[in-house]
This record gives sequence, structure tokens and C-alpha cells, in this order.
Amino acid sequence: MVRGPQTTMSDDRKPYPFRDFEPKWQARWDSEKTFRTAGPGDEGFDPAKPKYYVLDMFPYPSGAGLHVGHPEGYTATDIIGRYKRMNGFNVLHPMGYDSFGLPAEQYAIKTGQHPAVTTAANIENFRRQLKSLGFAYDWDREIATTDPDYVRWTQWIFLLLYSSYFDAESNRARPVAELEAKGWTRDQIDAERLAYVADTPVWWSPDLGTVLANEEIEEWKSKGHTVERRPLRQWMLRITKYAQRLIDELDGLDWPEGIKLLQKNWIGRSEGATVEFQVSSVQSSAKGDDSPAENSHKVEVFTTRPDTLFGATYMVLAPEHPLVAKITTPAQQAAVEAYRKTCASKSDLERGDLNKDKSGVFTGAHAINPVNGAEIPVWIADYVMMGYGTGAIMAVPAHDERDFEFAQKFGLPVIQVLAGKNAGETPALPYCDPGIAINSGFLDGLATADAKAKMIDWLETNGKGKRRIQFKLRDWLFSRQRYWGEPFPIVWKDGHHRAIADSELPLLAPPLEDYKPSGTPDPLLNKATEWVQLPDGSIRETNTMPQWAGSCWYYLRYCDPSNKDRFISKEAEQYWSGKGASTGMVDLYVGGTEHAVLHLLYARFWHKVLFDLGHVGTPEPFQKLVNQGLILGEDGQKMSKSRGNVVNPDDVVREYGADALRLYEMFMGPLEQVKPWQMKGVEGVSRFLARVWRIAFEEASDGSHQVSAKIKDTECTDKELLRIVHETIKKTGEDIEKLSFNTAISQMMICTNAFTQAEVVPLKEFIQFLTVLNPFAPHLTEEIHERVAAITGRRSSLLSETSWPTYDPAALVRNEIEIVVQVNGKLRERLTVARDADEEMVKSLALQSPKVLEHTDGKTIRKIIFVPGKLLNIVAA
RNA sequence: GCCGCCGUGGCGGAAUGGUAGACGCCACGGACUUAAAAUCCGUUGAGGGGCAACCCUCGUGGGGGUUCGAGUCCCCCCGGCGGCACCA
Repeated sequence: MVRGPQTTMSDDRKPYPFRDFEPKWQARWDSEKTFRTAGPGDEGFDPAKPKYYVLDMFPYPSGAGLHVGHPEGYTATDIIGRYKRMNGFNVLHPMGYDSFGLPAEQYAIKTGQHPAVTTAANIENFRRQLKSLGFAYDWDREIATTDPDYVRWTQWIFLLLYSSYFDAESNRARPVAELEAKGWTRDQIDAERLAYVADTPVWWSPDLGTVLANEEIEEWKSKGHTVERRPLRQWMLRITKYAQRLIDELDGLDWPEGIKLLQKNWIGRSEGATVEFQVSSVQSSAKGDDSPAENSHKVEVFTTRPDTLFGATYMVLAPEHPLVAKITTPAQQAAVEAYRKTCASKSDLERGDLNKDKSGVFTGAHAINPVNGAEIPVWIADYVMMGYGTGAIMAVPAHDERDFEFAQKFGLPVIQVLAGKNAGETPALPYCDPGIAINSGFLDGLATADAKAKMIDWLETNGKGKRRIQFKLRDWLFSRQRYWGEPFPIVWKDGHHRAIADSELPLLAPPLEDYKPSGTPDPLLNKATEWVQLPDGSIRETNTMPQWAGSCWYYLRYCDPSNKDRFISKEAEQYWSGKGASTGMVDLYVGGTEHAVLHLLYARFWHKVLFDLGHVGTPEPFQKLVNQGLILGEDGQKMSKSRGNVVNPDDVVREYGADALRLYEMFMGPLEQVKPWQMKGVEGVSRFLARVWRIAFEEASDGSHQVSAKIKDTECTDKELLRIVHETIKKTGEDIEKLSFNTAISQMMICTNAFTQAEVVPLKEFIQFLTVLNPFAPHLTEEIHERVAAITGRRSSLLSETSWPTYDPAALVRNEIEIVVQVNGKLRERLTVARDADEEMVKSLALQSPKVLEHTDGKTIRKIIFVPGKLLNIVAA
């Protein structure tokens, strides 16, 4: 007997032939454009259909390809999208690529290959991988942020920001043309634009050859890059004007509270007051003679605790504060200069973790406390930062930990002006909680909140200060010196910038010979000398935009991806925004937490500007946000190349099929939760799918699959089976709505087990089950459906184009139910009774039960609690 | 340090204040097979008792509380993960 070939065959045999039918269905969906979405203006568009916009965070197409974290969120949205489609919604479920980015440029540095080439190859690989998972995307809407057609509108939106200002009165953006009409000068207008140029100290990375936004520093440092502080002329976006709205308008959003809080903390609103101090010092005479001259300046500080003003015992300026040079006395000159130098050269690391020790130097100057006339010394110290508040503080060591530490170190006086909340309490210093004011003149006896209010009134009445709301959020550093990003559509002449004409968009960067950073903060595009120099003597802006630019508005472009005249048509924008039922355009947005404060804040900001200027109809982009949890390696550690615990989706698809991968990722646990990968779990769901396959087919001796003889096109007479099927229809639908995919799958497994055990598998109910499973395992269910439905001789449509089945409430009802009997809350007996058994009935049965009597024996029954259909609790003592 | 999230079998996890451990994995037993794989049928929280059907006790990080009844609600503590971190 020759057994060799057979053995080989069985080694290769899979529990069901997914390798045959998965690619087949993918090809069919592709060629038939099964999941094409018709929007306004498209053929077949039905404006009466309700819309549902479900969005994934689009990937950066790295050379490494998809990892298993991508399909987690993508499968979740795919299930929702397919489910909503079956429920009559016009579903927009698009995919694209966030394709500007550093790796392609780094590769260009090494090889000289244009980043566009690398990017195109990576996108192709991502597309292949995404298609191999059977996602129901409308591929006609695919976009990449590097597409010239897309870059055009990114630049167009930038110019919109450039040509707008924030009107404080109406609390929204308006065109700068209004200011021109009012006769404002060019410089005045430039100082108000939402996109503006400023010389600011920025973080510059020599090895990346670019500056970075505050928000990005950590990420790049953790990847081993260095950053240093440099004053540079940069493009900024005036996001701070939106700080209050970015906080307030979170309220209407259906986002996880944790993410909302993260954004609120990032924006960092503080209420307090500015206080004006008179600072004077003795300077050498400007005339060069020996007579010393007294000079005097006003210094403003910001404080959240104006109620402690009587306790201010010194003042601290940031080392970079412009007044430092003017007020330092000759005697302190050398020390101050030396200290400022150290601060300027301090690396980020030294300022942060390693050096929390307070340091500082006395300037020799003194300030007058406006509330009591006390003369206090003025110091400089790097624990006060130029970028926040006014860059100066009043120090109240008795009631601020940092000030206390500083005062201890330098022997500065401490004056307590706050007692504890309760009379007679003497709290240890520093005491920072609310309390009762003491040693504070007109504030004495007031609780902190009242004292604050009274002090602010006093300051405002006496012209010594003002109420002030301060945010931690800084304006967004928007320019980079790299190559692979959108060039700014700006030219310079005679030191002034201006926008290029819309007709010149997109403005694309020319290819370079050499993509290596210069080692200086000069933009890489400066190397393209011919491109930079314009015939009329203007020169091009050579900075490029950060990667965030493209991802700030991609969800809008999906709605109208090939529009040549606008970034999105009015009609598409209105339709996909919905009928004003919610404040956000996208109904569901799924992605990782890593974007909680960057992408999600930037995109909200751009959207609000577009809203203010009438280009979109909702104030927010994303109505509901869900954060998928990280998938860890089998070892419970974060997946990483160096740990060798990375799971490649391609391998899983090859071994178990796309449906099994999809099912497994949804079955692992709650979507939001962090959870470890288990290949055994993939086998488990693969077995489940194989069971579904075997309900439908019997394997003939030649290895072919015949529709099972158990499947019959008859009415379902098995009441219990019918009940389970309808329960499954109900629960799966409800669970999908709740994004509780793991429990939905568990119910479908129960249903599968019931079918497996049934003598007869009624065709109608089996197809209902396949329909419910279809959003999860689209390939398998289409394949089974096509072949099984054929036994009726009727032509069947695609399962994914049918409607979600409705369950029959009558089928859910059981005739007999189990009632649990407890004595004093402990389970003692189970009674099987008629569905509608009343309390009296159950009570009498329970009180006859020997098991119950055993526990009530010799006790008095005090109370009986009856929960209909569920439980009876006898309280006895 | 501050803020947020989370602690349930050997593992992933399930439980509108109402039967803790659904479903799956692992493990074990049985059927089929010359054998194995696959498949099908069972058992499977811990401890104890019974020939047995079964029964008892304990059990959701720890301690207290509210309640007829707590994994679920409240207070305190412990442990893990994530974010922010001199923001005045």
C-alpha cells in the first residue's frame, strides 16, 4: 500500500477549507464592489437611509506591516459596520494611510530612494494584508495623506488657518479679511493669525534634524533620540485660543471619562489672579559716574492662591525672564549670569527626573508686596518656567511645597497665613489644603474660597491685579525641518510671508540628491535651491508640516474622497454629519489610547476652526470614542521584536484563516481591555468555526464536502433549539450594540453546540444563525450559505446583503423555569415550576422541601422575599 | 507625588444587587481507530462526607460596613498597569 501521498495530504488538511474559499470571497467582494458606499452625488444614493459613520484610526504604513493590534480595532468596527448595514443603515467604513513619516525618510537617507517609493510599497503591503482579512471597506474611498490630491487640501486647510484669527468677542475664528477691512496693518494682522511665525525656544533634535512639539518629546526620547533647547523661528498654530472650548465641548461627547480627563488635564485650566509687584534695585549709573541709580519695574506674577498673598516672603523669576538683566544688582551680576548659563545648557534630563533639587540665585533686587507693603527679595530659579503664567511667581513657602523646599534650602523666611479647616488645628507646614486665613489683614477668618474671591476684588479695586484663567496648553509648534511632509504653501519677500495662490496647490517638494540632515536647524528643503528661489525674488518657506497635519482631517476626506473642487462637498459633509442629533460627525471611532492627547486634541482643534468658518456643520469630529486595549505577547509582555513575542497576522491567516483571526481577536476579552495573546485560543475559535462547517457539510470519502443530510427545509419542531436560535439572534444583536463581542461569540458557540446535537437542522433557523455570525466570520458564512441555500433550488443573495433577522419573543419563552430557594441568603433548593407560578405557589412548594426544612427547623420564619421567575429567600432566625 | 484604570479557577474571561465561574483554553476519562491525529460524548473552583443520586463547608486581593441577599454599592488598606510630573 502506498501511503506516502495520503500522509502528506492529512498533514496539510485544515479543519475546514478556508484556504479555498477565503480568497474566493475576497475577490468577489472586490470585483463586485459589494461594500461600496453611495454618498450624495453617487449613483444609487438614497438620502432617506440613515447614515452610520464608523471609523478606524488609519495606520502608518510601516515596513513591518500590520501587527495583531491593528485587526483588533478593525475587526470590531467591521462587525459594527456590517451589522448596521444589515439593519438598514448607509454605512461609511473607510480605510486609508497616514503615510508621511520619518521611517521612509530615514530609509531615503540610507539608500537615496525617494520616500514616495518606499511609502507606495508599504501601502501596497498593508492593502494586501487588510484585504486578506475580509474587511468590508469601500476601497474606492481609500486615501493616503501623501497623495498629491490629499496634500492639496491639507495645505488648503492650513491656508485657512493662516488667513483666520480668533475673535475673542464671539469666541470663534473669523477671516483676517475682516481686520484688513477695518484698516489693521500687516504686522497687526500677522500677530493675530491662527497660523503664525514666532521666535520661541523649541526642542530641536540634531539626529532627527528637526524640531518637535512638546507633546512629541517623550516619544522620541524613548526611542533614543536626543533633543536640545534652541530659540528658533517657527510656525505655530494658535490652539490655546480654543483651550476653553476644547474643555467645555468634551461634555457632549460619548468618550471614556478617563480620556476626557486626560485631555482636560493636558489643557490644564487654573483659576487665579495676576498680582503686580513693584521691583526696585540699585544699578550702576548709566552715565558711568559713581552715583548709583535706583530703578523700578513692574513685575506681574500669576497665582492660584491669591488668598495667601500676605504670606509671600520672596519672589522668583524664571531664569529667562526678560527683566532679570534689568533688575540684577552689580554685586549679583556674576552669579546671576553664571546661573542663567547653567540653566540654558541644562539638558532635558537634568531638568527633569535626576535633578528635582531646588537651585537659584538672588538678584539683589527687592519687590514690594502690594497688599502690605512688605519688601521681599527677588530670586531667579529654574523651578519657575518662562512658558507658563507670567514666568514669575510670588513665593508663599508656608503654603506651597516647592516654595517651602526652596525657602528651607536658602534660609528664606516662612510666614503662616492659613490655619486648618477647624478651629484650634495647627497643621504642619507646608499646608496647602483649604483652611482659614490668619495673619492676613482683611482676610482673617475667611475660608479659602471666600478669601480668594475677596483678595481678587481687592486687587482689581486697587489696580494691583486681575482675575485670570491660565492654561497649561501651549500653542502648537507646527513646523518641522524634514523632507517627507507637506511643504508650507507660503513664500517670503522682504521679511514678510504670504500665502501662495490656491491654484498653485498642491505644492510638492522636489526630489533631493541627499536626504541627510545638515546637522543644523536649517530645513532640509533649503537644499533644493532652484525650487526655493522664485523668479520675482521671493523665496519659498522650506519648513514642512508635522505628521499630525494629515490625520487632523482625513475623516472628512473619506466622505468625498475624489472631489476636485473642495476638500469635502457641502452635501457630503451635511449627509455624513447626520441630522444634528449629535455634536460629533463620526458615530464611532475606535483606536488606541496613545492618541488621547495628540491626534485627538489636534483633530478637534482643526474641526472647530472649520466649524467656526462654516465649512463643517458639527462642532466636534468624533461623537463616540472607544479605546481598544493593547494586545500583549503570550508572555504577558508588550509585543516587541527584541522580546521575540510578536505575532504576525499573516502567519495566523495562513495557519487558521482570516475568520479565525477575526473571531479570536474578538473572543479574547472585552475590546477595551489589555489582554495577552494565546495561540491555543486561536485554535479554540478555529475549532468552533469547523463545527459550524460540519453542521453544514459531511465529508465524502473522496474528501469533497456534501451538504449534510441533517439539514432539512422544514419547520423547526424542536422548541428548545428554536429558543436557543432566537436567544442568539437577540443576544448577539444586543452585544454588538454594546461592543461586547466576546459574549456574543460565546452565545453563538452555545447555539452551534445545540445545532450539533440536534437530529434535524432546520434550514431557516440555520441560515438565521449564519446571518448573525456573518459580521464576525464573513467568509465561512457566505460559503456555507451559498451551498446550503442551494438545496431549496432558489437563488440566494449574498448573506452580507441580507437583513439582520428579527427574533420572535414568543420563541424565547420557556414553559418551565427554575426557581432558586435560599434560606438566609444561602442556596438550599432549586424548584422547577411553571413559568407563571405565583408567590403562594412557590412558597408552599419551598416550605415542603426537606432541604429547606432542614435549615428552617426550630427557627421562626420572619420574612420571605420573592423575585418572580428567579428566587425565593426565606429569612429565618 | 498627583490623576485614572484594574485585581474572579491552572489560563483568557462571564455574571440588570438575586444560582459565582457562562463560553473557550489546558488537563483527565470514554467512544471511534491496528495505532495516532482529527472528531464525538463526558468530568473539571478548593476542601470534606457518602455505595450512590447527592450533601456540607469555604471561596471573587485584604479588612470593615449597608442589605433579606454583595464579585457588584460605601469606607479603609494592599498589589499591578497607564498617564502627568517643579504648571505656581
